[in-house]
Amino acid sequence: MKPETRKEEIIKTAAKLFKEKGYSAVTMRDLAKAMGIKAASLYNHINSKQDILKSIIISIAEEFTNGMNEIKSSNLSSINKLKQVVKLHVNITSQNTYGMASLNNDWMHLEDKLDYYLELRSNYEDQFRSILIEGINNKEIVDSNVEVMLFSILSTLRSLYLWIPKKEALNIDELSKNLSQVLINGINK
Amino acid sequence: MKPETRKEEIIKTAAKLFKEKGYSAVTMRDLAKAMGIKAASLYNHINSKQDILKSIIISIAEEFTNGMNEIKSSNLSSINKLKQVVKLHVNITSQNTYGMASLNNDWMHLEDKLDYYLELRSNYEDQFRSILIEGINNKEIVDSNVEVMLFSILSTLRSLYLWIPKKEALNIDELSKNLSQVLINGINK
DNA sequence: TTTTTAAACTAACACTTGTTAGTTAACTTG
DNA sequence: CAAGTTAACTAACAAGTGTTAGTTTAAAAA
Repeated sequence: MKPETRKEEIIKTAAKLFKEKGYSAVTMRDLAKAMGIKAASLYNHINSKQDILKSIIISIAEEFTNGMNEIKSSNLSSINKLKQVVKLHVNITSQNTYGMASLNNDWMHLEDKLDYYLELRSNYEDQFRSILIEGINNKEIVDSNVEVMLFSILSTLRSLYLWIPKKEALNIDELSKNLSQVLINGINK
Repeated sequence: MKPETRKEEIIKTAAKLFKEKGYSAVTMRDLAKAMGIKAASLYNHINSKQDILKSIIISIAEEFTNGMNEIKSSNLSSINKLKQVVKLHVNITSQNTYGMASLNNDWMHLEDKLDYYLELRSNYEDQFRSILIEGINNKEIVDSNVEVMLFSILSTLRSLYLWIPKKEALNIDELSKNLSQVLINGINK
């Protein structure tokens, strides 16, 4: 479809390297080599190493924010909202496994965008929590420790980037369904 | 109790810094400053930066291996074995939240100990999986996708280091119980 | 054809990195 | 007290860091 710009290529390659070794361990010379050019040439397309990280993380974080807002403002049942959240994570992650690694592990190197990122993340968690509480109040969800439920589900969803790439011939819809099943109904018979 | 050696102090401080910024972003001068000494002085106690990382990660990985071996060789029901695994993670993590961060995020910088670590991890996952399969075979556990169950539970347990520190006045036993409840029985009413 | 643009290059910079060598001062042990 | 040990220090180095300046080349636009 749309022919990728050189800048987008660089950011994508960077995300791949960041996933393998982490932001700090990847040098501009590593990135240049992966692109088949010299380090200085990168600066014809990007402003700084920092900027690359920002591009990667902030765009994904905003995707999550937008997705969550949509789900929150729907009039689905609480359980179905949760299923939509699972789908949101599976979709974003399967389209950007490299970027999700940076989001999870390298957000602390964001510098001037750090506060913005932390705010997005905090808001996201608040909205997630409120879905659970709503579900408890209308008897859809069992009334046990909300924080444990929240972080249990969220941890799994945030780790998706680690094992989605391993599943070849992955069916996104099936994965979402399986995950919802396990996260919502547990594994007990 | 036992008065910590200088070396142990350094490793502990390093683990703390590694959790905050990641192994690669922490310099020996950062570590020295946190210890209140000069960088060169660190080398009276440790061999290299690499060595510190090894100490942190390998010791924890072996703790997990030993714990899992014990659980596997017990004659508990499958569900009770899982509950013991949850306890194992909560115990180790609550005693070493900093080290768990390195284990999760910086294992790829292990160099010569990398293969050994990967073997331990792979064996651990195999044993975890076999508990689930055993449980399915004897009708304790619902017969759905084993990999999804495995990674869903494991992701949560591996992320414990991120939020155990936030819970002040944390009751370890209660957390284990709550977690087992959510992971095994789900949240559906 | 001339001009502009995109994208690479070489060379260099100022700074930071992990680490070593050699020294010094204060305790502990014989 | 003498000898050894522990744990700090200063000074330095060789390699690697992100980044800038200025230049070249080939394709696209005028």
